Amino acid sequence: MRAVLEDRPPFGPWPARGETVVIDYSSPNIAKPFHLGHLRSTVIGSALRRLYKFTGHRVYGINHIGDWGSQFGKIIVAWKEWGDEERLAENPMRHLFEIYVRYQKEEKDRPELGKRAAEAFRRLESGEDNEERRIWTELREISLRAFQGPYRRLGVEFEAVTGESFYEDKMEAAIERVREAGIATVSDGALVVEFPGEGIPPCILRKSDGTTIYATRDLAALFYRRETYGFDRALYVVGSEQKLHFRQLKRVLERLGWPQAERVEHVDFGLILFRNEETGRWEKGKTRSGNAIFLDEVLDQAVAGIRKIIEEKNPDLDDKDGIAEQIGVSAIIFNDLKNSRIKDVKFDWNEMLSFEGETGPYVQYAGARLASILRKAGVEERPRVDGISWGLLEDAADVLLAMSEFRPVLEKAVLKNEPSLLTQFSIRIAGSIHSYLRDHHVLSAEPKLREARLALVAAARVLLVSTLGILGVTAPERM
RNA sequence: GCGCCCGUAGCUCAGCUGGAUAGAGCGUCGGCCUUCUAAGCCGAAUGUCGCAGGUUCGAAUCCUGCCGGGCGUGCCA
Repeated sequence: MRAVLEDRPPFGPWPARGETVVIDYSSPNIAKPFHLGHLRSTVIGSALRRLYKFTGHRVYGINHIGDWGSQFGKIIVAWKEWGDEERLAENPMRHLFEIYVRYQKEEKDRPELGKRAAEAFRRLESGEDNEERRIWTELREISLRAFQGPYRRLGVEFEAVTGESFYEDKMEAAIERVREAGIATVSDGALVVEFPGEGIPPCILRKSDGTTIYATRDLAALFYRRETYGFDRALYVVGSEQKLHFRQLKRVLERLGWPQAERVEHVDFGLILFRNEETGRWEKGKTRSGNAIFLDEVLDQAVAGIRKIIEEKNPDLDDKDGIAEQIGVSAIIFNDLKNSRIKDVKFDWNEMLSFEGETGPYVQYAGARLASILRKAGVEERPRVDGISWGLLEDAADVLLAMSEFRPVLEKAVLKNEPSLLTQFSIRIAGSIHSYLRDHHVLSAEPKLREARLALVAAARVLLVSTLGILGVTAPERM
């Protein structure tokens, strides 16, 4: 408790350990909507970024925006066919999504669209200053600006935003490197690295039409990042469905004899599923009407639900809208980080909107109660620890035991790249302090006891705030 | 077909570097607001740990096979 209140490790920031980690997360694709599916990488990645920083690593969070690739040929064609400047300005994500969906639909009946799209990407990748590039530039910039909204709400930050297009002029060198190593072969007109006898399909570096593919860009990005950041470890926070891709990438690096190959890790995670009310089954990220669910709308709904609860539980609260925003957004983040990342997130609105039990609001509520006690006692956030009779806190064994788990929990979370360990830890702290407060009154206790209990309350609050802080969850003083 | 992942209470999960009566939340049932926020707390009921073998003094945990579900499987990302 002394260490907690004095902000010393392991409870305060850990000493630097001289290891540099680059974490690739969020990486939305501007050709596709920023929907709920992007939430996981964003939220897990930024939690890991803060976790690594807290534990003394040098961290570079990188947003590898999906702003390149043959799909942009499709987007360009879709834009030429159905693009509307006004609608784009109004709601860029929505409009780009609509024309993209329309493209997908119409391509089935109009095969010429596919040819035009391939040609459009070829022209884009030619490097010429042509119409394709102008459209791409405009759509890219508008999208990047639109991403700032969700990022601000979620409190997500990056050290670098370098899209795939950033590697446009670095891919040839990457391909050359693989060629020189003598591990590339030509197969069906494509340049590939094969893995004979390993049971995994070859990694394609250049398609038969001469254009590049995501593996090429990931490879170029890895070389660039090694040179730029000198990383010791590189984490990719990307869904499990891309496991094969990262395995191939890693195998290419190993065959190149790249020293850091070992420490390129795919931090994978499960899907977001919704309950199909008719079948009762969990299904992929679509509403009943078949629309993708936009992140902003989910956040808005959560905030609205919280706003209602505040109105009934605490109508006199100041800044109800601001608090509702904090709690609502946190509830979504917390829900995403609650279970092992490998598990699918089952998104159940009824459960989400009740905010009871092991949820974000539960932990925040504990924090608010603690803040309230400290406020009423008139002590500062971190009271002095001198002269406190620690022995009087024997009855707080559960809380103290939970607190002592902080270091091992952080260590395990780093080892396994598993933010859910912190989420579970915050629930344990909240639960134990909730229970303790029921039978152990603080303000009305004898002076010595009161002082000791206040220190406990303050320490629990500090620990809750820093744990939630790593997770990206706020800890309002009132709610 | 092949590869990877998952399978623990009605639901959602934790536990799985093997160790004593398998834990939590939701839901159900029953309690607690004239002292610090009831978004809380306390109690009760609920499990052949998918199935079958094996290793072990001891298996939810390790190994093998099978079943069920998911994801992936050469020019999308």
